[in-house]
Amino acid sequence: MSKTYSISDLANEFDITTRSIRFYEDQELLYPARRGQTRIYSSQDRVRLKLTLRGKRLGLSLAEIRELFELWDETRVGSEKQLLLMLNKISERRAALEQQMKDIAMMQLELENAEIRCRQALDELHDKEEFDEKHTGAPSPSS
Amino acid sequence: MSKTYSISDLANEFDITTRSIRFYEDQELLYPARRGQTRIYSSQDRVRLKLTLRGKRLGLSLAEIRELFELWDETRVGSEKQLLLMLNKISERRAALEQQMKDIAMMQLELENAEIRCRQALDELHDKEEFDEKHTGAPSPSS
DNA sequence: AAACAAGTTTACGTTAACGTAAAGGTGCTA
DNA sequence: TAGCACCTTTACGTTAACGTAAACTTGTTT
Repeated sequence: MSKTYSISDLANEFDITTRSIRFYEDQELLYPARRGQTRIYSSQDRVRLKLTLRGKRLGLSLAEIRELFELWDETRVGSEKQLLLMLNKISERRAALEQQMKDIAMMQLELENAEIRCRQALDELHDKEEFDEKHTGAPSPSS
Repeated sequence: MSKTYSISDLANEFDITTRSIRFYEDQELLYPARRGQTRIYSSQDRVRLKLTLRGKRLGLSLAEIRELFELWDETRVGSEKQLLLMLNKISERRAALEQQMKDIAMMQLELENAEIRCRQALDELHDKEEFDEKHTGAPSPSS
């Protein structure tokens, strides 16, 4: 028997609510087994959840994530049509990721710039303070 | 006089609706000038819009984007407190971007893998076809 | 002058992704 | 057996980010 998880195990591990996990099941992203009424998650289910959350961080909707899962599942018994469809989706996703990479790079440059300007402004504030002290014998009003 | 834009100029350029642009103004992300009733956007406004859309692609909410804009504006006349607050926000954003970079890298690896598996599956389908043709003298039913 | 394009405000509608009770089952343990 | 802790379903509420429609002004083309 391989490892299993309760719903709150997963909720704790990934820092989300059980409500979310049940909601993801409702949206057909997860298909946990049951013992009686209680849900039991396999490590497969755990991987799905992990992928789901990663997808979300990248801005995918739950519907899109589900579509990817479905395509991937169908690919295992896939006809040529299914396989080509999957390859299309893959290349779409790749293009989106490339755009995101560019966005992130841009953002990082701008943040870097912003940080430099902040530090300069801080330095100038402190220079001014020293100047004030020398000439008045007291710290500047800003402190 | 530097260049200005109408609302539909920007809507067309960035492929969004005028409704969205007005909504962003409502959320205090943009402050276009007016000629009579009509909005007139400066190239500054255009930059703001561009940054807004980039932020959205990275998963920021409009409220978060606005907060960053405000902080950045205040930074120009900033007290030490404001500057330090800005530096904090910057480092938060940077951390988030790093996480996203990791997510993207992971995703790319998985997509790469998926693509390879798809292509293999396709190859196997085609091998099978050739085999069928050799032994039946006719193309396989799948074509 | 009439029509047409592009702009405006106001306001209600919609979708996604949960939050938040309410009401109840199951199994341990003090 | 009473009380927890944890699980369940059902269902209504909420927020963000617009969509969509109505009713109106303003400028310009025929």
